[in-house]
Amino acid sequence: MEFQGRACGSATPPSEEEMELRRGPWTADEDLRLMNYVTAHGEGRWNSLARGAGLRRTGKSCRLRWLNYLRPDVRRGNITPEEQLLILELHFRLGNRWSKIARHLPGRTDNEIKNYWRTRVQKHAKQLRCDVNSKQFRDILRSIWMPRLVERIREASSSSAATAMRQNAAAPLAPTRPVHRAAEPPPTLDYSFEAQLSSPPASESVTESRGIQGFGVDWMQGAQPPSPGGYAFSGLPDVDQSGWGESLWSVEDIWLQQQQQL
DNA sequence: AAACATGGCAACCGCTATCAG
DNA sequence: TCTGATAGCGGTTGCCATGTT
Repeated sequence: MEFQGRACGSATPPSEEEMELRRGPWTADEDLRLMNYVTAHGEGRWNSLARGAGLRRTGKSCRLRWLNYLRPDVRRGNITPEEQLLILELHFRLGNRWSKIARHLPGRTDNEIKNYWRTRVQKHAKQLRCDVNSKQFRDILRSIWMPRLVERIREASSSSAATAMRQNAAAPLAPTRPVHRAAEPPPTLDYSFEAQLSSPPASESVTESRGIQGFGVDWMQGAQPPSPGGYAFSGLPDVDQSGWGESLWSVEDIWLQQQQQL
């Protein structure tokens, strides 16, 4: 399939060189060329890299493909509860600073985190008919979702430590071209969540911003999860293993609990 | 079975920051 | 200081798989 690219607003006709540039999905051959070239010559100078590798792509496109997909340490799909919690926590602090958030999640790209936020979190905000950045939704995340994720993490860590270790040993590399996403083996975490919280990248601490009063990692490191505003969780559906799970919180449940809390 | 709707995400765009010459 | 190239960022688009009617 030769993708012709998206509609361009430019009124000027493309140059001959631009006409030759490819857009759209990468082919296996292009991926291979890029990987081989980067392996041999290293990253950087993406425009000249694209030419040197014989790719009819912009340097930008090559860089993006490498960083988001081909990089050996990139991890894709199946955002774990630990990662979900970290994303929520970091978004509270940093807002839509996706690249900054991504630095705290090894192997995850800013693009993936951004997509996660937009497709999962914003969807739930929409279902609740509130703005994703509103205090109301933040309160729901803080008092309901996040404690629930903590609970889930604790359950998982206590019951399947051995399994996790086995999985970590077999952590897969990014596939060359996962046309069928469902066929991918589930990626696994190879790090400790709590270690991540307490050991952010040296260049930037997660404590750099304290925009949200009373919310931090501290409460997650206590012996018990915080009380979710007195809510009874027993009657609520369980977290789907694959992520948030559409059944995690029904709109009605959350709305009802919000009203009870007020 | 077909048509339609929706969700997920790869890849693009425009913009800004940084750096070298 | 200026300028062009490059890198990086956040927002948006549109393809494709899956679910629903």
